[in-house]
Amino acid sequence: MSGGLSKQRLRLWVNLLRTTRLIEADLREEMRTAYRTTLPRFDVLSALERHAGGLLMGELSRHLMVSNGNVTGIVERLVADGLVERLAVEGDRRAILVRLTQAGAAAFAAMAAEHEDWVDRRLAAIGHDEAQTVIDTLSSIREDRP
Amino acid sequence: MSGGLSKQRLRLWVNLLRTTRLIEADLREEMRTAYRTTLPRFDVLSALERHAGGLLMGELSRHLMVSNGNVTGIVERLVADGLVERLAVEGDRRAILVRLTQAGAAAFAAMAAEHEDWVDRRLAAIGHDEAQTVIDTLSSIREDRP
DNA sequence: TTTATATAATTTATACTTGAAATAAAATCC
DNA sequence: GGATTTTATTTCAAGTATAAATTATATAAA
Repeated sequence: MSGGLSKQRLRLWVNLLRTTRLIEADLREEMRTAYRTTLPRFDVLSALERHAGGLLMGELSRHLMVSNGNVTGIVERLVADGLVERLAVEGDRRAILVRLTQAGAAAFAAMAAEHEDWVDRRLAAIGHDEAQTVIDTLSSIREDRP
Repeated sequence: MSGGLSKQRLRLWVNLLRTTRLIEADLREEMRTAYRTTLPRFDVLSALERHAGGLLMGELSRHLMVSNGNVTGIVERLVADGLVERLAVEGDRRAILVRLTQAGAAAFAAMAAEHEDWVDRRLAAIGHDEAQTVIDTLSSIREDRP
């Protein structure tokens, strides 16, 4: 029980949570009104865009840090909308490879640029070095894990 | 389009999101295994604990930054478990005051101390001043809002 | 080979979450 | 006073999320 330090860390956690939620709410609203889509769907497209060869369901789930079953549902809806396709994996009939379709890649490209703009505006108060300081601290939190 | 700065801010946002999700997942797991409860329920109890006189549903919803209908459901389950009670408000028959029961206050007290401990351990890599720096940056993000 | 164990994904049950619409009560206007 | 508008909350439908159970396949060991 390290007195004030423990309370200070709690304050940091509350700030982290409140700020993230606030920005998330803003981005969700932008996504909804501008593109009639949601943040989880954008996140899936974004992960697939960074992996042109596609990702297994499990890899996708780990990348996004959400549960396995969750990804099943989101991908299902993206497939129904023609933005994503499922492919059999040569040599492992359990696995399923998920990949952007052309339509999905195009839809994502349109959204991604504006998404970066929204974030840029939302974090307009922060300069490069200040951002880096926070990034470093957050990284050290993530890495400090048994 | 401010070149590298925009990309840096995007990096900051991604770091914020990943770190928050990671810590949230840890806390959820602790809550689940140690107290058979969830983070949203804990959050409601926590808000009510800070307001001994109780909160209106709408105030609760604003405090937690979640939608109105969401709070209805969570409070419903907390009431069913006897941790929270709903009271009529003198002079306004639309409003409903939500308050911790004795059982709710006791349950929360037991959880809160350990919750602080979990957070303390999870952020063990961070010192007081480093935490303060990040808190200040996050605050300036939240305050920079039209 | 048979058996056992591990892995990939889906299904199920339950809970959380939102945004919009509905309900009801209060406040304001004319 | 009665009509209109605002406010407080709930209800609803759809989507997101988890954990646990299940299915199907792959790999290792005996």
